[in-house]
Amino acid sequence: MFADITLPIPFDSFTYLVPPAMEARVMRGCRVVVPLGKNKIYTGVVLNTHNHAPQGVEVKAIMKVLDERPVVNEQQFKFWQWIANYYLCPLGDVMKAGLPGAMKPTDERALKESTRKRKGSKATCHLSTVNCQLSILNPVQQTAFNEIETSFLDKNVTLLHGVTSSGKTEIYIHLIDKCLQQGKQVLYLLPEIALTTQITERLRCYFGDKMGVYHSKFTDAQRLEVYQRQASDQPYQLILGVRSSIFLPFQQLGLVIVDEEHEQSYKQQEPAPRYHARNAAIMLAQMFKAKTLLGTATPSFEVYHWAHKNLYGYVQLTQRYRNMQLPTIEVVDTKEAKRKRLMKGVFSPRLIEVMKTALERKEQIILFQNRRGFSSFIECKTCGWVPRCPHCDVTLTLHKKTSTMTCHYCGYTTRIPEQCPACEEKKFVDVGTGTEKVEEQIAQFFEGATTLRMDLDTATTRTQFERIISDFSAHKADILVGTQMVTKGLDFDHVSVVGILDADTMLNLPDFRSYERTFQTLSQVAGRAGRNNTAGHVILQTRSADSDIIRQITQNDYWQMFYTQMIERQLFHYPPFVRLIYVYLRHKDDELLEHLADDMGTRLRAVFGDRVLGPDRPPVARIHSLYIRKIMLKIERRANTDKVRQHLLSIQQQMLAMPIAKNLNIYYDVDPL
DNA sequence: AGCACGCCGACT
DNA sequence: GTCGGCGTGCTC
Repeated sequence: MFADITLPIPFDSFTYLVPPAMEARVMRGCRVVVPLGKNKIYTGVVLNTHNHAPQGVEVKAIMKVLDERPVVNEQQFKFWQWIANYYLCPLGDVMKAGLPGAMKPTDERALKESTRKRKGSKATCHLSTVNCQLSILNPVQQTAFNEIETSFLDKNVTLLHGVTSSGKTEIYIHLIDKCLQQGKQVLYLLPEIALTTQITERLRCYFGDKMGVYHSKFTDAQRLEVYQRQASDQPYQLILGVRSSIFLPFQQLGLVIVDEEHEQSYKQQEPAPRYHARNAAIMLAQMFKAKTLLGTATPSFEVYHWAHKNLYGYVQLTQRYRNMQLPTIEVVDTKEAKRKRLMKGVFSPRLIEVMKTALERKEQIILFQNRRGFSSFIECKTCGWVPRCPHCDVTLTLHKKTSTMTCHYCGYTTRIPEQCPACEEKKFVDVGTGTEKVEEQIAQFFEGATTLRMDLDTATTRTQFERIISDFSAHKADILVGTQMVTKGLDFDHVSVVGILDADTMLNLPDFRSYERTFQTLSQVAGRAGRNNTAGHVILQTRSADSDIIRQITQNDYWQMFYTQMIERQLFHYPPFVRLIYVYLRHKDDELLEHLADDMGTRLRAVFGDRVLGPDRPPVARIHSLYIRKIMLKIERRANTDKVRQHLLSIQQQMLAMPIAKNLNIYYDVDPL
């Protein structure tokens, strides 16, 4: 007897011999320990058993069976396969993402693991009374709740479009409650950064130990516990989790909530599987005939489009909690201020004025600058030499606090040079502005004001992130300066002013989504202003003050912006009108890569015609010492995805079969962001 | 993805 | 004379 085993490496499966003594125990969904290569040991999952000996390879035998019962159920297998097919990656990559680390040891520990019998769940009491029953929907929320229920009668997916602090969470809680009462499970997805203690405690208060939390920052043991509990006959009824929680075993899923649906972090970029947790969750729900609710204040165009086309239901919440006013957004033209030499560093006179007034009133301020570090890069004043990353095709970002320069792609870090290696002069100028420089300029122009900084450098861990938030909430600082991080659904009570220091860098990115993103980010950051009866004041500094997009942002005119962009996207064939697939080729030899990419482009064109664009050098054309080419495919929405996949994989095989392409690395990004 | 095998520089 | 650098080849 043989068994096909999927392992946590980028292949679909390997075939192993099942020793006669194990035949009864090797079944689909059970984990086994197998040898691989010279002396590696992996934990894999049995896909199926058969009696076809593989040809041309020496078959190795399974060393141990770890489970008496399957730990991966049929629904999960179906879901894994869907991910592998849709996102064009080997099943092993999905398995790697789908099982918690503790369930797939890759060394001798796997052999030491004792055979798991019954999935032992701790006999916790599931009848604990809910202790915050304080919760009644206001009339507006009640209407939205009813509309969602009605929409679920004939729609599987519904978009809840609700402005910041319109009370979406309250509505979720009531929907969850109702679903649990029907004996069904709920999956509540949040972006990594938004899954804070705040929201966990709020839900814990309603659902007690019916709720399990699944977070990537948890220890292996904690995640294992949740997984095993879900596979047991006493699973959590509610899972509050980040994107990877879509891989947990469910038995009676009735509702999936994807909060902050527009968040880009739902799309896993690296490593494979490059899946979009929101879209995968919709598929997961469909497999259970469950409903999906997508919540956000700034819908992604894709989701809004489907709602507009009536494929998704649509429910709107336009009123803020306790009738709080949306902040007013004031545009400040920095081009003008710069020309008149009125700028003090990154601050326009108007922003300084507004900030000073707020500080005098002991109100708090958030400053948004979408770049970390001190400056974008430094430049030799004499010869113009710029330090670059030796592995990636980018400039190094200056971090003044640590006297280092860092590559934001690979993390390469080096000290600031004493003198220019090109001309030996010792004078450098820094170009561009990052959060660190903003922090320094605050000290310079706002004497006595205390500052907290929140970006990838100061908030590396969740604890640090929450520390900054709680410190700022407790008014331990007057000003919070940060990157995108400051926009992530944080509620502060004393923030009266939000300053967007430079809206242009985001708008000018070479990306068909840059307007959509800028609108989302700026609306989100603007929503941080004005809580607790204080009318918020947002100052938006820009060099293109009279552009349409800036006007749409200030007037919060989502529809107009959506409409304008949709016309363009339809005209130029971009999502949601087509499905994008990026084919990436990587090689350490740039010249050879150029040739191979052209070759693959030709082969793709032979099948897909003018749906193929490129190959092109991506904006960052070298990362980790590998050169990169990108080929773009624009596939019609109605196209058969299986056929597309087969064509792509067959062309990939043709490419990799060429001796010259032996070190070529090909991978795909389906529905890229 | 890892990890072993393999061929060239600075050390006892 | 060896230790070890990471290039590249393979995994049932």
